[in-house]
Amino acid sequence: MSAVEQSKQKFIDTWGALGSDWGINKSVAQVQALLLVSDKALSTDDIMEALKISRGNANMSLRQLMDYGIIYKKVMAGERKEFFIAEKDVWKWALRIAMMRKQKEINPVLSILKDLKDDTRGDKTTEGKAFNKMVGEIQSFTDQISTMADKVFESNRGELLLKLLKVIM
Amino acid sequence: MSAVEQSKQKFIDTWGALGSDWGINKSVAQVQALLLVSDKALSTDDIMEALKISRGNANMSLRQLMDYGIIYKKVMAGERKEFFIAEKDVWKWALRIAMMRKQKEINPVLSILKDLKDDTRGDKTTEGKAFNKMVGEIQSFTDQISTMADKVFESNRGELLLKLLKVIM
DNA sequence: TTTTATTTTCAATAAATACTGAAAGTTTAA
DNA sequence: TTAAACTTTCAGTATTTATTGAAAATAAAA
Repeated sequence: MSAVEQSKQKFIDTWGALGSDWGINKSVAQVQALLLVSDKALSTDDIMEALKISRGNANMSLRQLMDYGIIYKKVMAGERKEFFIAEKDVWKWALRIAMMRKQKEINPVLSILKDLKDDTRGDKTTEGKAFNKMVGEIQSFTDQISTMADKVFESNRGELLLKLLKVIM
Repeated sequence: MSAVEQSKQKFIDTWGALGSDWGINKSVAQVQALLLVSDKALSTDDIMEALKISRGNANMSLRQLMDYGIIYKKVMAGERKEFFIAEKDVWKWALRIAMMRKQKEINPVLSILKDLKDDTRGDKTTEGKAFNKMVGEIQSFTDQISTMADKVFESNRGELLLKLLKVIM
């Protein structure tokens, strides 16, 4: 294995471990990493072989990355198989993963918090009022962060904005 | 169980599930939630009973929340036991959890990426140069986000800043 | 159509993670 | 110093999550 190949392997392993820490399936993270370090489009069989994972796992990982929108299918002339390439723009990954996780994981929680706040709105006990207030503060915080994130990412001016922040803060 | 108690229980369950999704142990998230909705300081035994968890689990969850700095010990007059209360400021949670996870999970990865970049610096192949560039872009992105987050949180002007962003973007 | 290539699904299994509970360790009080 | 109250540790067990692989489904070619 060449020096660069060893580095690539280490990147794949590291990326997989980071994903695990953050609730992203290790294989999913590794497939993304493999496609990122690969200079050509890879088929499911290529991925199975490179990462030593099953067809089912490879298929499900690719599907999830497609859902996130951070890998793409590439049609290869004269090939029946599907081939995949990775989105290279780090800002795009961040936006798409953040949006997807917000939609799947944060929004349902916010919906429940809203219900809990509504349910305790009329409560006149100290206990009820304190709970209502606390839930409201979580909602407010989440709304604000969410709005900021949307603006930073959607503007496609993330890097510019960060420089601005360094100046004004 | 009163209406407010039911709402509190639902909050605890929801918070635990959200934690799981994001790689935070369910019990840890639930203990934080329980302390948040509790109007008085709780002992380990109180927590064991309320959440139906073992002493070992309660102890380890409390320790982790103390490490994060999002719960505090409260000395109760005439009591030998330790009692705990939750930090109520949502911005403080976010800062402390983010800082802790950055230190424990992100920094080691950044260190490895730095090594990988160094290792491939001299590589003149197209393959090596592309890999070196990609790793550099991940590092650059992470540094920028990290710098921004530090500034937003450390300034304690998070909410003000978010309002400003809404205006300028 | 029929055959062959390829993708998808999902029940069974493996692996990783979380939790328990009792024993060891520590602190405070008698 | 001994005993009681309390906290911490960790080997064993339970639970959850991830992975496999073979069968079913789908799509393209013969």
